Amino acid sequence: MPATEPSIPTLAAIEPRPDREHFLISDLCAEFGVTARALRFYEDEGLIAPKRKGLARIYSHRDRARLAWILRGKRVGFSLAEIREMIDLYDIGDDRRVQRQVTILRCRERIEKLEEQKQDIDAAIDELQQFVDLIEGLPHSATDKRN
Amino acid sequence: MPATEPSIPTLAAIEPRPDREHFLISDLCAEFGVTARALRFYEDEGLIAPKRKGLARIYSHRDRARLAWILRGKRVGFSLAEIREMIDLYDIGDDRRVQRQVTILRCRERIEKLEEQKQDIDAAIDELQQFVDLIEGLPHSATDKRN
DNA sequence: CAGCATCTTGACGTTAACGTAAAGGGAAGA
DNA sequence: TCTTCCCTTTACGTTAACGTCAAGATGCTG
Repeated sequence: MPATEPSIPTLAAIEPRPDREHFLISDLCAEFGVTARALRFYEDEGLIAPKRKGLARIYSHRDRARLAWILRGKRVGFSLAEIREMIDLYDIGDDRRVQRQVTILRCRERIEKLEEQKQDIDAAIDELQQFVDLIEGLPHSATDKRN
Repeated sequence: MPATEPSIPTLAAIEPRPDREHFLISDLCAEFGVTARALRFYEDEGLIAPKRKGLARIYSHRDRARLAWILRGKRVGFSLAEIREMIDLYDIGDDRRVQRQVTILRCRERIEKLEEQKQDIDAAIDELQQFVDLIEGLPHSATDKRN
């Protein structure tokens, strides 16, 4: 059986870039607003692994999507170690039965944690909103749902 | 005009504790699962300021609620500096007109940031869920809303 | 009074996530 | 060829948020 590129999902839904075949470090830095130092650091930490053309790093579309995932992970408060763990889970797209169960479990744990975080955020928003209302002198405006 | 306790809102909606008049550091440590070192650190950083009985710290109900706020702030990814800033906003419950506008603005900024975080979290949950579905071999189950 | 628990204040150590030089390679244009 | 960019590695510095002793005060209890 020839290796027909396993077609693993790309991670992260970001704007595609069919115009470019690959990216330089400066491209990604500009696009995502991070420093080259940070990208190299993520590489040292095993979070991303671009190919090389000589010494220069060449980032593929998958690398780019992976970076997007990393940065979002950071925004929602995960450490790089946690993010790497999650990424590793993705990369075990193979057959071992037991590993698959573990992977699923970990994912579910993550999801639960994220749900809890959402609740904390909602609570925080609520309180800030109440405070704003109060300071504006409004008569207590019951938590307005403008969602 | 005698100082009739300004009646500033207590922050954070947590289980009240009418049974106790105040708390020791070990009480709060046990209740919130943090170390005494952390509480003292928050104090050094100006996040909380319990009274003293001799040397020992005596935490009021407001101190307790404030701690709850601090910890939630941490859970949603704010730095202690950011949290202090938000707390400081609360404490400007006075009259200066201009300051009020600034306070409100800051609060709104915070709220916006939190909303963005929620979106990131939702996206992360979505992807994790999709991955779980995929690894479970389900046929792509359109993002099931079991909410 | 001795011992123990619980508090306190230093003060130095640690980890994560980069920042910040320093020193140099390689290609492209004047 | 010289200069200019953009890339590289190596390595020490920094900040946040505590951890971890060390050494001492205070108060209850046997």
